[in-house]
Amino acid sequence: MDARDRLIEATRELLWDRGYVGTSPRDILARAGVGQGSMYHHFRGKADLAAAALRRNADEMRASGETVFADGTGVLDRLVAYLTRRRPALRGCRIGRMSEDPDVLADPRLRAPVEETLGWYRERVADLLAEGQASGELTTGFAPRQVAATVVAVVQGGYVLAKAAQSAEPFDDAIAGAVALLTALRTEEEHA
Amino acid sequence: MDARDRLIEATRELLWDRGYVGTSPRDILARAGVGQGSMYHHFRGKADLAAAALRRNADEMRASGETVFADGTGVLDRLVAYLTRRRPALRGCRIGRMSEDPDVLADPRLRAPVEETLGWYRERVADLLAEGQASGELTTGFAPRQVAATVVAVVQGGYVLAKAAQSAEPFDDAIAGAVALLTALRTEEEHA
DNA sequence: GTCTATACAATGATAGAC
DNA sequence: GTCTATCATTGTATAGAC
Repeated sequence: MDARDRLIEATRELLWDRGYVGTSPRDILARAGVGQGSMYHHFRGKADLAAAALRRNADEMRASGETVFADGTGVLDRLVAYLTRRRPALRGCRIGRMSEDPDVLADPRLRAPVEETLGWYRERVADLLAEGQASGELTTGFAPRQVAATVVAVVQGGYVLAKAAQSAEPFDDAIAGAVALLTALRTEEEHA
Repeated sequence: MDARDRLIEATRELLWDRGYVGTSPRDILARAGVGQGSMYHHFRGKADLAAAALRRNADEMRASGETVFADGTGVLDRLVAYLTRRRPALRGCRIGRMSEDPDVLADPRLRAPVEETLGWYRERVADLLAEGQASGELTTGFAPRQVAATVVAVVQGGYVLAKAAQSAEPFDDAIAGAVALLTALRTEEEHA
């Protein structure tokens, strides 16, 4: 792994744990094990490096979503697979965490990966729900876009609860509750 | 409003918008319109002042919860009232926001108000759901504690989505979706 | 490309005048 | 109680050697 890559990886870890304002170039250099010259050679500054790190986070998270939402089983099964995927409850979401950082929101280069990724997840879940309604697997008594936002919000909010409690339990509860609520959307025929 | 109070109020606003690491004593003094001597007379330092501010946030949020969860109508009506309460989607939750700040989580005096408040909301919602099951208003096919975590998580996660999108729409969607999902928990008799 | 040295503002706190 | 120095440390960036 070359210096540029080490810098990006170190930044990804620090952004995850401490956010953008909480992460200093000094911290990044120490963790990456490179000098300042290296960083300012490859990047224009902290924001530029953070943008590269967030772009990588977005790519990774998107790829992971593509996998879990892929065809193969019923719609509800895929949604449950998404919800119950193993997650680091106490560490939170690499992308979602950034929305709490005003400096990130203020910089279009930093906000774009965040907005795009969460927007994509909402859309993707909405598509799945609509597909389930069309196929008769799910009831038609709800708006896919709304419930999709609910589903994605549960995951993000679950992290908040887990961090506040310093325990994974509220996260697991929130996910389990969401699964129970979604399961209730099955049509009667499918119950059989 | 005396200097001490002005300091607390200024801190509450800054913590809300910029978090703990993003808020400096300098910012606080400027907004409160007092000098440094005043702050270090009334408080031992930044952490002590922040603790006072978060305590006030917790008290306020708890009181607001007591009101909306109070008796008077059906359980579902109260839950919907809680979910659809007018909220500043783009600004987020004064308490929930703090869970993303590692320095807050690391300091017991700062974390306590956050943990207590969100824990109290989860418990309160769980009690309501159990009450609804006991009275026959809600189905018994779910675990109150789990769905309660889901409900509270939707609000917290809705803020994340709204900030990421810089739009209240995903927040409103998440809430509306949650209302739709909860409404499906009504027993058949109640539908009439 | 990477390092060290340097610069300069901001952070968080202390000391002492009034 | 409040104000104005003052201070050590950190944050972010630049300059120039190698």
